[in-house]
Amino acid sequence: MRFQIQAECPVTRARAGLIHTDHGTIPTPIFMPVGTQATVKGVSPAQLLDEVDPPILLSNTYHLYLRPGHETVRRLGGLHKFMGWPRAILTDSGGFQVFSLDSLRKISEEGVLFQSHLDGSPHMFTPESTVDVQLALGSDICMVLDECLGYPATREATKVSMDRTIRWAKRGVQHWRERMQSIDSLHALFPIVQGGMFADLRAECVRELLDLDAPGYAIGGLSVGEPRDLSQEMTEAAAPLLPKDKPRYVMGVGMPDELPEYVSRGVDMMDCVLPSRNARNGYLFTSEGRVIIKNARFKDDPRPVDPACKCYTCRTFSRSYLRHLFLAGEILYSTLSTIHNLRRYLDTMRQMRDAILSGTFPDFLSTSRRGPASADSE
RNA sequence: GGACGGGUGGGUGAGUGGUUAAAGCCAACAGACUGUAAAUCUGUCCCUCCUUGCGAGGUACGAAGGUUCGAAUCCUUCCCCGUCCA
Repeated sequence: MRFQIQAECPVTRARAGLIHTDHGTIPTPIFMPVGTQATVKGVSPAQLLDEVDPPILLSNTYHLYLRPGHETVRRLGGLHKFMGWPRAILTDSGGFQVFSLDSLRKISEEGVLFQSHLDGSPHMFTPESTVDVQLALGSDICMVLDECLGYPATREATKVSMDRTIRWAKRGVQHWRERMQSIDSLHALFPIVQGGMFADLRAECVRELLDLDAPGYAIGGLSVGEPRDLSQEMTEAAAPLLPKDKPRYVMGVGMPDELPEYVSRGVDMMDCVLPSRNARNGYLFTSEGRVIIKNARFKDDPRPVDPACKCYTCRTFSRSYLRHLFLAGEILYSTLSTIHNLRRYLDTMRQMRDAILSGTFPDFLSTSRRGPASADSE
């Protein structure tokens, strides 16, 4: 995997670049839609390509390992072929499930023992095994197993957790290097910076991980319940210390108005469940702020979800129709709303990239900070 | 005409003498969601008032009357609805 910087903002830390993978080139900064179970819920790859056009998707090691099983995916020709996605795929290691399924796992030095949320069976995840699973899936960008710590956490607990994550990263990267000697395709591996909400621990974690000379680095452990400002602060504490010539990936963020904040702090990659999940739950992101489609005031609203959006949903349907589909519980609602929300995220990223390339990112940032055109946001 | 069964808050539908302004579900209204155990979850959902509180009044279980300290629940009459028999 090769990362190439094309332009840097003279005022902020924002940069535009290209990540070259076996499954295409990824223009950065980029937002990656989440397809946990080898599908972006509600949307086909064809719809995704036509209407959202993301160069890369996220998928998940824990979920695909349990079902259908990574060996099944491997036998079926790898994840790209299995799910019909020709472009790049990044797989999360299962580190987030350490957080989200905390009642179903036990952590030890060796790794994480999960009790399957599907049938209760025990499964040991180690830094080495998660690399193997991701290589079996054929992931373009693999993530090292980490411990995503919840909020709040004491400094002591955070330090213990972070040190273990660092040791796991070293094991994971070493195993990955060994495995890659006999594999001729490209499969990057990113370690993940932890350190909770302590800036000095974040910095310490970065220093430890730099020795690994990995192809890229992620900042994890954010969006776990902490105040919004803290997520930015922690990014601020870690991002500038990461290698300039490698992609930086902040995991699991954020709201639309936060995307420029991360980019301005030198972040190249982001992913989040918000656009897809909120779409399904009736929360649409627009250039004029949020639209909660079930609200009675949209009952007879003939306007598109977002008049400024060019996606299929906005080109074709009224808010009234979308509201009807939502209230009727129709499957099509999820498809149309997800297409729109993802398009909005991806368009925002493309606008930022253009702004960085043309040297106008500071303007973009200050416009963004003034909020959406309508006061309807929140 | 006769025999049963039944009428409960916007809809369904529990409740068959007192923690019942009345379960649950649905609808309606509002909110949440951040490396997805989520097509999920939460709140409100008779009216009025305020010192907004597991607050105070007022109405309410087809209608009217009655029994009782107390009735959606028991009794009487009436009005509707359903099924069956003539």
